[in-house]
This record gives sequence, structure tokens and C-alpha cells, in this order.
Amino acid sequence: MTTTAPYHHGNLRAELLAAAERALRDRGADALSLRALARELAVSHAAPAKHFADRQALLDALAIEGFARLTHAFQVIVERADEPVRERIRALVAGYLAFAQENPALLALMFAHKGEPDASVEVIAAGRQAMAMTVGLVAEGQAAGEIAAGDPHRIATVAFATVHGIATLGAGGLLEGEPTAVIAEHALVLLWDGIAVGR
Amino acid sequence: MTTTAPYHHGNLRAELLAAAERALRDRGADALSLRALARELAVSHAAPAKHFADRQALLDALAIEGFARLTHAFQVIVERADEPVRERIRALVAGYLAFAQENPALLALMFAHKGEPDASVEVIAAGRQAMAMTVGLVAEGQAAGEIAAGDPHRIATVAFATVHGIATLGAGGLLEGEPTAVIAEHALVLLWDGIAVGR
DNA sequence: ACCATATGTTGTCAACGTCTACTTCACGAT
DNA sequence: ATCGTGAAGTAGACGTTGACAACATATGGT
Repeated sequence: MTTTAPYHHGNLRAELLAAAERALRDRGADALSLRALARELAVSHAAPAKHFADRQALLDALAIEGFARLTHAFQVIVERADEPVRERIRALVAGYLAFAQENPALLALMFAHKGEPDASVEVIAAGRQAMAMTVGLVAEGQAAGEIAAGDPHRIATVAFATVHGIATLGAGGLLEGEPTAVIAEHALVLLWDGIAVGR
Repeated sequence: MTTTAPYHHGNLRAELLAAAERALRDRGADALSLRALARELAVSHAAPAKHFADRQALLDALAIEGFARLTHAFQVIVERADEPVRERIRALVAGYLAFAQENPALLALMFAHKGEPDASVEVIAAGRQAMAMTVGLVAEGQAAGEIAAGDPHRIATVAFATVHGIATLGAGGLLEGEPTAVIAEHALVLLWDGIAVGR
């Protein structure tokens, strides 16, 4: 009755991704090894190559998956048409910051095209898609008379960059322990009211 | 007259850092190998270990050096007491974005404490020092009546995060090619005036 | 003159990514 | 029914790397 292990795993690709994300969370991207993943899944060291051309391809897949999750979460929030725009913006910010805090290594991976000349086009596309979710909300806010006129894409970009900056600084320990959510709330107030005197 | 190579290199540490920064710029942090650096400097493969305990120590040193350069550049700008605050802020932003554009891989390294649990304390300290340079300028702006009241540290943090976010998104190719300087100028205007309607 | 120490060298090891050749297996055409 | 073809997994090898240990050489203080 010994159930012999089948020659084919059957679900390797998905399980590799899952194990990789765990490893990423626990030990960071640098410590992620294809061979270790293969061992963990009781599969030969060369098996992962059948699903991911090389190590970078696996990391790219993780990044894309991360962006996809983010995009979906954003969409759900944006579509709450009954909520005021500012409330939804707040929810977007909170969602992003929570994601960043729970997945710091993954977040770094998603935006880590640093020096590599040939950054994956697909990863970048996935990232742009996630960012694009916020543009419509800004436009909606303008239509509702809550947000001043101006290219909504530009406004959304600046806002996203601000939150993203807060998230990465927080992950890097440069915010002296202050919660990113608190900083972000200040940012929202500053951006909403402006910081100039008088006017 | 053959000048025999001396047993001791004499300046290995500094040259390692220089070569490492070149390699970082050209091929990215992942492709940086201690052995390759040793080869480049015509030194044995174990020589770098005498100056940097491990690979990460070298990368940390690079990051600290990067922050030091940034801090110095910031200080020079902040100390131009004759220039109006807003002009100096503009210069700070331009300086940071230029640094980011010229050293994308180094910038990534400087803030890349991602998943690694034991991020170098010294790197973080160097980063905080750089960020701290901007606080005084905000306070000065408040004293001059150009910037509204509020914790200057908080305002500076939000502003820095915004610019940092723009820089990293730009480096990641997520700004659809628009120059980071243009986005940052919009950000400054938005932050200065606020985006709320009416008020 | 001497020696402690910093700096470099050589040799070794385990781990890793990647490549090639081979095996197993599911499945559709015949 | 069977055949063969391609996808999925295995086994082994190669070259590179980071790290370590043992040894060699230079340097500077006493």
C-alpha cells in the first residue's frame, strides 16, 4: 500500500511559486536558491528549469504575481462607487502600505529593476497596470468637484509616488519607527491643503 | 628595470570600492563578484576578505559612501543662506533626482534592506543623516514665513518620501519615460498649493 | 633587533545556476 | 490497441562563487 511518488509532480510551477514566496518572506531574495526550493518540494535540482528559464524568471514571476494581487485589491476599492473619493483614496493608501509592510521583500523585488539593463518588460507592464488603477479615481474626484483640475494621470502619479516613497522608506527603517500609516496620513493632509503660507 | 609587483597592494580597500562602484553601475549589484573584483585589481581571490568581511559588507560600504556623498551635496545646498528657501528646495530635489538617475543601482543598494532581517545599522544611520539635512531647511522656511506651521521633521519626511518615490519609480521604468524632474516639479506645485477644490 | 599585526597568497570546500543527455508519462492520431 | 511525440522530471557534470584555513610577507612601534 505504499503510495509510490508519481514521476510527475503535477503542480510544480504553482508550488514553486508558493515556496519561493515563503522563502522570499523568510530569508530574502538573495538567499532564494532554486536548488533549495527543489529540495523542499522533493524534486530534482533541475526540475525548476522546466518551468522557469532561470532564477530571474522565477523572481519576475513573483513580482508579476505581486502586482496582480495589488491591481485586484486596488480595483475592488476603486469600484466602491458609493464611498466618497477621499475615503477610497484613504483605503488605497492603507491597502498599499499594508501590502508593503507584509511583503517587504516582494515589494522590493517588484520595483527592483535597478541596474539590470534588460528589466523584464512584463514586470514593468504589470506595475503600470497597478498604478493605472488610481487614475480613474482621481478623475472621478475631479468630476465630483473634490479634486482640483489638472491631468489626473499626473496627480495620481505624484500621489502614488508619495505613498510608495513612504512605504519603501518605512521598509528600509528610515522612518525612525513611526508607522507608515501615520506619515501617509500627514502626507494626505499636506497634499490636500498645501503647505504654503497665506495664498 | 622590470618593476616587480610589490607583495602588498597598498591601496586595496579604496580601489576595491572604486572598482565595485564601477561594476555596480555597469552590471548591477547581483552581478558583482568579489573574485571578479580581485581579478580586475590583479590580486588574489581572498585578498578582498582582509578589507570586507563578506560580500554584504562591501555592498554596505558602498551604500554608506553613497549616503555620505548625498549628505555632503545636501549640506552645500542647504547652506546657501542667501537663496530663498523654495529655490534651495528645488536644488535639493534636482540634486537627488540627478544622483538617482546617475546611480540607479547604488540608490537601490542604499535603500535595499528589504527582507534581510539584520540590515546594517550603519547604513540606516547614514541614510537618516542624509534625510536629516532637509529638516533644517523646512524650519528655515517656516521662520521666513514661506512654509506653513507644523512639525518640520514631518513635513521634510513627507517631501523626501515623495521625491524618493518619484526617483525609484523613474528608475524602475514606471513613469512611462517622463523625466523624473518634470514629475517632481508637478509634485512641488501640488504640495505647495494643495489639490483640494475651494477650501 | 625583534616581534605583533596588518595585508596578501594558495589551497580547499560546499553550494549554486545552468547545461546536456536520458527517462517517464499523458494523450491524440492512426 | 498502439505508436510516437512532446512536456515534465531525473541524473550527472561543469564552471563560478563566497567563505574559510594555513601560510607568507611587509610594516611600524618598542
